[in-house]
Amino acid sequence: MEKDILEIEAGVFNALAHPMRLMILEKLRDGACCVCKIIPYVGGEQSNVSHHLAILRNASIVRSEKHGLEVWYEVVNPRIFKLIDIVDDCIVENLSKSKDILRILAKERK
Amino acid sequence: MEKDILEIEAGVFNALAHPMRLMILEKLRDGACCVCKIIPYVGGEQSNVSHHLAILRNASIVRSEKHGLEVWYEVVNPRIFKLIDIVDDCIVENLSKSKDILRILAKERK
DNA sequence: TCCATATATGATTATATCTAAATATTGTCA
DNA sequence: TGACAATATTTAGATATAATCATATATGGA
Repeated sequence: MEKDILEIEAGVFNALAHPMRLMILEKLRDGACCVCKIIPYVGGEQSNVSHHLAILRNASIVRSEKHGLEVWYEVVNPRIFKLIDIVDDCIVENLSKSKDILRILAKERK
Repeated sequence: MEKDILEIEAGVFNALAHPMRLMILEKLRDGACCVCKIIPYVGGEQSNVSHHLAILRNASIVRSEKHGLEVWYEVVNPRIFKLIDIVDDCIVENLSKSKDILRILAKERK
C-alpha cells in the first residue's frame, strides 16, 4: 500500500524529469494554451512535443480539451508550479554556495 | 542559459523519480542515518541501495560522511521534503476526485 | 600484518525512454 | 464527399537506466 504511493510519486517526478516537459509547463504558467503555440515555444518536432504532452497527460499533470481543430492544454493543479519553484530555489542556493567555495579557494591560492 | 537551468531542474526531478530513492529519503526525514540502517529499511540488495544513494548524492540531494566503518547520509536541504509532500497532496486530491466520479457514475447506473 | 566488516564501484544484461519519421485520426471547409 | 490542417499514435534505432553479481576499497581490531 505504502509502496504503491511511492510508485505514483515517482511517476509524477519522472514526468517532470525532462527539460522539454518543464519548458511546456513554463508555457502553461499563464493558463491554457494551444498545441500550435506550444510547439514553436519549445522548438521541437511536432510528434516529439505531442509525445511529451502525452506523458504529462498520463501523469495527470495536464489535461487537454479539443476546440475544433486545435487542442488546448492546461495544468490540472497549479501547485505543480510550486514544485518547480522550490527546485529552482534550491538550485540557485546550491550554485551560490559553490560560488562562495570557489571564491574562498581562489583567495587561499594567492 | 535558460535551457541549462531546465536541464538541472530535470536532473533533480529525475533523481527523485524512483520508489527506492523516495523510500531512502523517507528514512532520512528524521535526520542523518547510517547506510546499515537504510538497507534493511528499504529492503534491497546492498549494492543496489548504494547505487541509488550515489544517484541522490550526485544530484546534491544528500551528502555522506564517514564515521569509522560506517557511512552516514543526510539530506542537504530539507526543503526536498516539501516537494514530496506537495506531490503527495496532489495525488491524494486526484484520487479522491476519481473516487467522487466513480461514486457519481455508480449512482447513475442504478 | 592479516582478517572481518561496511560500503562503493564496475560489468553485464534486461528494460525503458528518447528522437525522428511515417502514418493515422479528427474536425473543418469547399 | 474530398481535401486539408492540427494533432496523436506507432515504429525503429540509439541511448539511458535498473538490478544483479562480482570485485574493490577503507577501516578497525586481533
